[in-house]
Amino acid sequence: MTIKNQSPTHSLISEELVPQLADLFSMMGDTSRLRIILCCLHEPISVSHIAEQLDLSQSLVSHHLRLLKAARMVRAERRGKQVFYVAADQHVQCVIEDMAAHVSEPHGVEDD
Amino acid sequence: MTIKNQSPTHSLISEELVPQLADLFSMMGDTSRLRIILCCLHEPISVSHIAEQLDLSQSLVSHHLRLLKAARMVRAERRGKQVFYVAADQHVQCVIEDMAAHVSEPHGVEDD
DNA sequence: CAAACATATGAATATGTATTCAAGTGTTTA
DNA sequence: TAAACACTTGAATACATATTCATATGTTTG
Repeated sequence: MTIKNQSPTHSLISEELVPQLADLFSMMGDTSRLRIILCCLHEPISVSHIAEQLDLSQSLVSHHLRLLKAARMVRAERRGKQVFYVAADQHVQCVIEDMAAHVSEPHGVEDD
Repeated sequence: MTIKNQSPTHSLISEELVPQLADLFSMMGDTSRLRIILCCLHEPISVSHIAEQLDLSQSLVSHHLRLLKAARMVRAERRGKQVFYVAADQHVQCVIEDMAAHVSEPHGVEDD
């Protein structure tokens, strides 16, 4: 999804969506949570595996996953004792990649 | 930018980018700031115009714009007494639209 | 059923941050 | 230059929230 047409005053994003969008963005606004999301992007991964891979406490990972699940950004699936989490859909990945593109955008010479 | 290929363990997003990305996402994670960004998306707009349009105090808008400018999400341009702000590049718009697509994604029947 | 394992949860704390208010800087104009 | 206008900035406050620790829930296996 790249650039679209534009409406008169500002955007095609309806005002009612703003709180939902903000909630989702703030989910990704924490480094621990963003890393957790990245872990879940491509394939289901267990809580303990995430914790180990990111060197975070299991408790912390679980707390974050609860938020991410409530925000419908990840989906949980139980397999025996373990619970595997995976990203809910591909849009999250698109969002992250677009933002990465923004980061690597050449920034002109500004005077801060 | 849509979906890309995927690397073995998790993503093609390098670990060093995570803090930068998280900072940008948390910029968009506040409703006031997200609304301000939307105001600046398509054309330069003055601080007072934003404040009026969103019914926020000029001071608050200015505080937020300072953060957004520091994060290189908007660019400032002085025109006489007024200062006009505009989104730095198109990626921000893409990010928002991708996220809006996520919101409107049909969510299966889950048991929270 | 008891023990071991994996995850979830609640309370407590510490840190961050959105907002307001008052005052400051910069720009035009009378 | 003084006054009016547009914006910025700093301090203060109130509120949110990331993390930890201890404990609880759920699941398999002996």
